Amino acid sequence: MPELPEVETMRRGVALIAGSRIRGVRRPPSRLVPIQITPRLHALRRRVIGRRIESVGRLGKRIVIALDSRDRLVIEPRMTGRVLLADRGEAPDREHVRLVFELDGGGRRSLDGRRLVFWDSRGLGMVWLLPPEDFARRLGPQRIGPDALGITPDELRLRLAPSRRAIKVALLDQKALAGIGNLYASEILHRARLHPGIACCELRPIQWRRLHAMIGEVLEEAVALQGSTLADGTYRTARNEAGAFQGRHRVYQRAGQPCLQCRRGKIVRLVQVQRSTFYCPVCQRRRRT
DNA sequence: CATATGTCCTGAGAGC
DNA sequence: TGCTCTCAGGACATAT
Repeated sequence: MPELPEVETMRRGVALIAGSRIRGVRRPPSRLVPIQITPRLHALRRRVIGRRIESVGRLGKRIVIALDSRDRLVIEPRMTGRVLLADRGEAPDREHVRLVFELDGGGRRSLDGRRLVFWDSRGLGMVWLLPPEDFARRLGPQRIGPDALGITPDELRLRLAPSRRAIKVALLDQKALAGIGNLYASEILHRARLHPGIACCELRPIQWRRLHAMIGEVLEEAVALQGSTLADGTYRTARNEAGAFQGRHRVYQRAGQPCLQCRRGKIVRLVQVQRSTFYCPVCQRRRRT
């Protein structure tokens, strides 16, 4: 499930397409239900072919490709989407390829013929082409909070502290802060020694500071290790490699196993808002410290 | 307004 | 072995 570290890794892997022009857009034949493309493919083609890619950015868990038309191409991998870069002649797994952008090198001959590939096994992902007004409306600051990597301690507290929701649930709210998903929420709370069920409004200043520090620590480490590739193998980098942060997981999908921190607690799986949370009942007591 | 729940989708794994 | 069932969780629409 691509969260901030995985999306940032994919972004870095395709960042060199900045400067290229889009030469074609293809949707390979597939028996799968097509992913949602807005606008439809023929209109998308009309608006992107011949356009130059200005930059490849990230907004929370989305990749944002800015074009010289001022439109932005937004790719949402959601659960199982991958953003891959294929060299000329290289054929990525045909099976779940949903959309292909054919690129030139923007004057760099060695880059001609590259393709930006959107792969998605489950098909919940989306691709949007948004003019500036639509981008601002759909993905502006009132819809997407500040990036979890780089949020200030004050901002974190300001945005979450009034809520009566459990801290784990609030961390997943992309309007509050952007980029954290189910996996990293558990890992962050474990390192911050906070019980996932504590209401935000009950956290004390020292706990907010710890939480802020661990958001940065976990996400930075995960980006450095190119994200987490779980046993299902779904996530891959843009170059189709596995990430390595799964080796550093302390709680996620470790229910019943001993806590790697205290060695006494057994990791517990808890369900919150229909999603699994993992925590150590010894390290992450409900009681305030 | 804040918070909770249902929905989409496919592949893996469990159970028989 | 092969079938059926459940589950995984991104973001958003709808309900409370």
